Amino acid sequence: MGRSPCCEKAHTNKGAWTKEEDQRLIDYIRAHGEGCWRSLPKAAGLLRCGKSCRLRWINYLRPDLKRGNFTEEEDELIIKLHSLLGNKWSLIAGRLPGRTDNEIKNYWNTHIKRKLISRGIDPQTHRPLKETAAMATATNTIAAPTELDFRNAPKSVPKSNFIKTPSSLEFKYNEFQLKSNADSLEEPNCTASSGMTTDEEQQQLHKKKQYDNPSDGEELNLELSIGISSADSSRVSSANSAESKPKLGNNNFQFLEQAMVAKAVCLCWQLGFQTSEICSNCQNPNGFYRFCRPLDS
DNA sequence: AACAAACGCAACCGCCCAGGA
DNA sequence: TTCCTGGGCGGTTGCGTTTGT
Repeated sequence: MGRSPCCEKAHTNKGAWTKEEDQRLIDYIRAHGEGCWRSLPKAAGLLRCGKSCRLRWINYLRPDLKRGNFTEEEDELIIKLHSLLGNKWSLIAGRLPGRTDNEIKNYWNTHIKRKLISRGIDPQTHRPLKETAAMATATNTIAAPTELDFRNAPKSVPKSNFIKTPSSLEFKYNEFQLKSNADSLEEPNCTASSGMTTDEEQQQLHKKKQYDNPSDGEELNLELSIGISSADSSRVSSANSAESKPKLGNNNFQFLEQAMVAKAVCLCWQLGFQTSEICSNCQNPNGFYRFCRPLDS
């Protein structure tokens, strides 16, 4: 049995909202607040799907929305957040007051992608385009790495860069780990052995400089809150150890993903201040992780 | 001025997940 | 434990607007 539709589509309007519809929705929410979206359309006298009302309110009618162009600061913040969070538009939107996930998503697709490409940066990986292209060639992009690849991976590629996907037993590169490694600002002699170009070395050194001296250049207060509850944090550490020995069920995979996010966010971890645990310095009392700097900075 | 192509954004779609019965 | 529902999310579509020829 399929699930019932969220509303009776035969009797709902679709497409652009009229001013009258907007006003009805605004009036209703002013009077009753945001509540059950399913019953709202009928109660408000709207021939719309509840989801449509929710979208219209959240993306367009909410009074706290900031309209108008994105500022340069917002651009850079979005780029940085995207490099940490990927296409988690709602999380990114949570860091930009007055902006909606839909707005940011559209802006990303229409402006920022191009901006990054023009800078020679891959908008998905946030790595130099030539590096991404080289990696795509090396991994043959289409075929996912196999267990054989896992076994035969060169020493320079940590085994922890491979994880087992939960849906199949294919091995695939752990992008988060790769990114984390790239951003982990290893010793310069390590980068030399990885065949990195001078430009790339300089970029990493520049990154390292930024992390070492946050006041040097733009400084961002990335008080990120990412949902790893304290209840799960113990499992995060077990997920850490699981990395060195990939053997993951669905739940463990989730925890590993969360651990990766925490690590990506936890600068202390990236900088090697912590060996196997996510540092407590990056964890809020409520168990959420935030982007932080090492204690002594 | 007319047309086509490109662009930008609001809105929709379908899936996922948490919570309650 | 299972099923159902509502809310939320990311990806995609469609259409109005802008730009180029």
